[in-house]
Amino acid sequence: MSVVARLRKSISEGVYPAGERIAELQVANDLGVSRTPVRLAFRTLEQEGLLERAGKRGFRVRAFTDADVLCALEVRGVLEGLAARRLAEQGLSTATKERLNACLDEGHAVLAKGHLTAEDVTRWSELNSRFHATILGATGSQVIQDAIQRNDHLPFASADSLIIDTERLGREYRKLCVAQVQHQSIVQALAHGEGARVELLMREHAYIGIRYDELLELDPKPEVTPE
Amino acid sequence: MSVVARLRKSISEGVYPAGERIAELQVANDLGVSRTPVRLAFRTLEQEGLLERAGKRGFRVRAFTDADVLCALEVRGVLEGLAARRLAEQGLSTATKERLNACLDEGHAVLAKGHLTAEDVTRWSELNSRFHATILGATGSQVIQDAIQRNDHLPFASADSLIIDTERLGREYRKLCVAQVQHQSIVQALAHGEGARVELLMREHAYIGIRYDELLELDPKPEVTPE
DNA sequence: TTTGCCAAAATTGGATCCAACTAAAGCATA
DNA sequence: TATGCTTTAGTTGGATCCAATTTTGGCAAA
Repeated sequence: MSVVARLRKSISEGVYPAGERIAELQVANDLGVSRTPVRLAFRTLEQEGLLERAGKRGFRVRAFTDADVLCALEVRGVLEGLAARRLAEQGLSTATKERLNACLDEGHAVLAKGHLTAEDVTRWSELNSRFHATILGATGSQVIQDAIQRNDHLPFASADSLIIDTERLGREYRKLCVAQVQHQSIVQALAHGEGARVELLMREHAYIGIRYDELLELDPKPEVTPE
Repeated sequence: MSVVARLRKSISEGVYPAGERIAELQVANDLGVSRTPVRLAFRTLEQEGLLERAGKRGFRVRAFTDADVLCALEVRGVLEGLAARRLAEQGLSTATKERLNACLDEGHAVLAKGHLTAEDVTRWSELNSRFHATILGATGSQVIQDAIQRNDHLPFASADSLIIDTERLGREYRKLCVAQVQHQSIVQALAHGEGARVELLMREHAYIGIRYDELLELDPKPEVTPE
């Protein structure tokens, strides 16, 4: 694994505390490399938003608030919505449609038996990634993909970071059922060239990881707390 | 000026041809520095999207098509639309409202005499930057700002890169009049907390630099060429 | 003349070295 | 004892050095 990837992982795991300064030599020792690749990695991670300049010299680990996480999700939503709308307007190739349908079929298969296993979770994660990557890839221009990928490096902003709570597979199952319907709606809208509809669907779909938990709870009564 | 900034400028000026490989040593000599700062800059510019990896080793200058430019503009549109909607929903502070109104007043002053001078162009450019920066800054979270700033490094994606054609100041004047009305609409919508409206206005406003030229021409009859 | 292989040059990635700047610790003086 | 200055340790940015890989050029053979 590259130095950038390892450092990204360390940061997301909290090895280097958020808001604190991060020293080149320390990281170099931790990763067993010299300062050069670390310095290069710092610049990459700065642009990704995981690090920020600490005055004139050096960097510090970026601290993210809950508001930032929500913001990152909304950014993903509008960008993926844009990509989906463009795809609907330019028309869906049969190859793309088949790939998307394959994702839908596999999603159906995963959810068919009425409950979730740990294995199902990883399987869903993979098909979900494929689904979103297919839409982004079919859009043509690399520009939107780049913007989304940069945003995805922020914690919880990625489409993959959907399931965390393996304790409550019941709630997660209901969430994935909703996600499956959303995926189906998106493919339907794409196939009919309904650009405006697919954009709104995609934007709503972005909230699945953060706003649907409290909706789908059963044991604790679903409560909508006003802010 | 920093190495990154100078290199960014050189690339946008076409010193290093698009699509071609860019060599560290060459750039280092051109800028009169050693390879180290150049290598650091390459990583930054890679994330900004101006460079891309050339296989396993090295980078090449990214080539942008017209479709890419349009895409970058649309990305700016949805992101700035998101920012404006959030601002409308969270409410506009009086300080922010005053700053925006100051921009509107100055815009009015620039356009009052009925035609444009070269000085007016720079003055508009500045107030336009202030206008957009004010909205982004008031949104709170840094995440959207980051996403927009990264996108802005792409050619023509920035809100500043509005006016190029100083030969036809007549057309540009009409364009700025439209932009001024759009700015006014945006402030109005923000002030009334009209989130959905301001989002759409902002998204349309993003097209001012690319789609309004052919609309506002007078001497050559306005023609809408189907693609 | 063309094709394939080998060698040499160039280029990149990583490590080390040096200078400048920052921060901290200790000492001296009021 | 507290405050301020000086010295010293640490950290970062830039330059140079080294090794490995890629590319280019030339030579030989078919």
